[in-house]
Amino acid sequence: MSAIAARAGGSKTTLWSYFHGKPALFMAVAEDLIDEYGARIEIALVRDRPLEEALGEFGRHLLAALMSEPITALRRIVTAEAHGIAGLGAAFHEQGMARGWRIVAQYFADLQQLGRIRSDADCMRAAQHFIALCQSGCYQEFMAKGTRKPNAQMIAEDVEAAVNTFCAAYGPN
Amino acid sequence: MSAIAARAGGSKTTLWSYFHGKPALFMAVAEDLIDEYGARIEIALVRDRPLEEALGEFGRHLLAALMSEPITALRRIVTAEAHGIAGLGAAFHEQGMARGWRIVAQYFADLQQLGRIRSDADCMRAAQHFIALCQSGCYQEFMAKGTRKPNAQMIAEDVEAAVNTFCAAYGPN
DNA sequence: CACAAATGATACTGCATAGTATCATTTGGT
DNA sequence: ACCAAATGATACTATGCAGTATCATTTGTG
Repeated sequence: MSAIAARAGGSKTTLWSYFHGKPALFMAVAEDLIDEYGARIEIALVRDRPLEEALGEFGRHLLAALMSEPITALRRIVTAEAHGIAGLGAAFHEQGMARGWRIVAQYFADLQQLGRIRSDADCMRAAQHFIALCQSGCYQEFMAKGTRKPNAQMIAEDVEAAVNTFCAAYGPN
Repeated sequence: MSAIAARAGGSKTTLWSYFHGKPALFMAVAEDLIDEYGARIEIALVRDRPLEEALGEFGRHLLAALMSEPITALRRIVTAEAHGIAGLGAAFHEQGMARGWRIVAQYFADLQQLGRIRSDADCMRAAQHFIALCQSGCYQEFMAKGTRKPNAQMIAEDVEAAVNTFCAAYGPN
């Protein structure tokens, strides 16, 4: 807290007058981050292009956001302190991940009406599958080893593979 | 360290004589865990049954292992301290996750010879995809929120959906 | 200006815990 | 039985850091 106040150019007194304790400060920061990056991802799903292109665009933005410094740091703490800070894990899940699922699921539902997605598909499940496929490659190594952010080339390859697998499984019968 | 020595029924002196410092002790514990659970998963891939059954069996064992208390705790620490404890993240990735990928990739390569998997598939990529699909549902919520382990029913549903998606995408043309 | 409220600077307390040091006790081999 | 090595018990040091307390300074408003 001392270091934070110093970095912010203020004093512990003022910091404390705004946030009652470290968990409260952390939750506020986390919710801001989740909101900002959630919105950033939301607008990345363009609806006026072919499925492959739209998913590719979305996937690349998603991975860029997930591997950004702030979200990476947040995720490390969320994973570690899921028990320690009350409500943090839930906020990350509900306002973060589940939000992304809903966005994509709604997009799939719309496409389903148009017959571009298998009529028997569970759209929420499909959304979870696509997002998981995007994170199946270099993202895993990045998170586990804490190495530097993979380059755009590797990200694009992972997303392309994810899009291919997804379309093969969920594309029109 | 004091608490660990006490729980182990020994003294700090002896504990120190075996492991020079907390990071060393932690690495030893982590490597043991990774080995044990890695082996457990390795034998879960039976090769004398149809693809759907074998993948289902493997997926359920995988999720059970990933959501076991020890591996969950380890993963939380790995994710948090990827920078802090040198070599921990790499060990988890190489001897843990990548090992699982290789096991499944080899299995797919064998099936590919028999024409049960698309001939143009990248087997390592396919393995990453299948494993990611298995972790796309309740596992995500479990890790983020730190709630209790999902019941066998939910796990089975996630794995079944993963198997279906996988087979639709990677099954023979 | 005057006064109150907000902000700042900083010292202090309390707690957790890794690592060290010291001395006592047990164990195993000869 | 004897000695050396391993193990045990425990006190001590040092550090990091959240949270509190105290007093000084600035800022906004009638």
